[in-house]
Amino acid sequence: MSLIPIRPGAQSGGGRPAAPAAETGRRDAARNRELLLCAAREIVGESSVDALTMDRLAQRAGVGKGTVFRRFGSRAGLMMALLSDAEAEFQGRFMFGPPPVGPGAPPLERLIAVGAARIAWTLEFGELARAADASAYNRFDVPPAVLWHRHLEMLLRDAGVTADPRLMASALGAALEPELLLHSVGVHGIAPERLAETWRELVTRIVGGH
Amino acid sequence: MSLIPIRPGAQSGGGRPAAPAAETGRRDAARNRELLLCAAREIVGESSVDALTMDRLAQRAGVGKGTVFRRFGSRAGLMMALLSDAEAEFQGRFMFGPPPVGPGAPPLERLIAVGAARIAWTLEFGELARAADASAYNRFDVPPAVLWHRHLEMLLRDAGVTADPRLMASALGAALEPELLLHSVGVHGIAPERLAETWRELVTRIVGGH
DNA sequence: ATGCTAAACGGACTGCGGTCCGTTTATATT
DNA sequence: AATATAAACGGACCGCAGTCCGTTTAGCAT
Repeated sequence: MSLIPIRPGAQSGGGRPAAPAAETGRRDAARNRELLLCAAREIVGESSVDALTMDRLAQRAGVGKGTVFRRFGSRAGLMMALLSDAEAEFQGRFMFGPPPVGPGAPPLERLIAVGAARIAWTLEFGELARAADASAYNRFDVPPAVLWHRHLEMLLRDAGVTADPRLMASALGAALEPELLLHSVGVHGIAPERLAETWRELVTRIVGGH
Repeated sequence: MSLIPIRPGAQSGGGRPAAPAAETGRRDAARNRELLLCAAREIVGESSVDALTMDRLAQRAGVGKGTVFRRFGSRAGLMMALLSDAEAEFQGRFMFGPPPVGPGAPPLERLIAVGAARIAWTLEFGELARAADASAYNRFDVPPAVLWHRHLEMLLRDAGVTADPRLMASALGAALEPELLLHSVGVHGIAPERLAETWRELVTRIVGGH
């Protein structure tokens, strides 16, 4: 179940139809949607995210290419759809899960914990996340990203950061972007623990704790 | 004059030739390089960065498409070449320019000032910078980016940040990435001064100043 | 001047994301 | 069951970045 409905085709820029998520509309549409997601997971599983081209996907699923774009709007939209479960699970953890990531722990502790969790999550699903981001201007305005930033903002407020917590959250959030994390680990071989440690240092200093 | 030689074709990934920057090699090559840069600036000036396609550029400059790619390696490489002057000027400012951006001021002041300068710079050349970034994994490993991060790292050290200043610099640098800044200003209408103010708050808290 | 060779050239070609539009079909209505 | 219609379908088509390879040429050696 999706806590925030992730509607892949909902990019503000382009396609009118705003692809319906599941249960609505015609039966064959829903069937094809599942067919496509399934085939997409197969391709990613067998090869890599890069190997997932829209043509190949259409062929594999036995549908026309137009159908793929009708369902998901764009390649990035498809990637978001593939991520949606993992994303929802992560959202659930920081919103309703057990402390220190979920509510119940002091704000600073939560910030530290949720950052570490985000790092781990990104390293697990990062390739998909990167492909989902790779799109356009609205990268930061997609529902899960908005929720995530709002959550950081709230934690900052709770921790007593009064100066423009919204922008502070953006700035801080930038330190956890998939691009950066994947690059640090993948190219420079930084250990994930060091990233988490740096994040701890960062937020600790920012909320003035210590 | 370029403080750090920016060699557009030097992406570690692909093209072997690593396009020679100016004065080396054959005369016609150099001439075509200038021809292309000139035509590129024309196109960008008349329309926009997005309107600068490699085909159009080749046609406009009256050379073959192969030549464009031989010179610049990729679209991103071309963008870097277009940025190179502005980039070098900015480098000069924070390395040798007058305080507080250049050397001479206390580290925290320099951090604050250089961040503000970077924000202004990005808002001026951001579209090019975005197009130059838009490439690959090595976005952070291109010479100007490396120099910039190293500089932040040095300032952090000078300011007494002892815990993993390298990663701290990456994290902080992420808050100044073109994507984020352009999005804040362009989509959400945040005033540049607020961005600079947030940066000030951020680094002040991090170096434990005040 | 002539010839040699490495380098530069140009444009046809590939694979990709994304669009368009004529055709088919699921479903509601009678 | 027959019909209507909005929706979904499929694949030809477009423009793009990037590659490949046969052809041309600049600059040097003789």
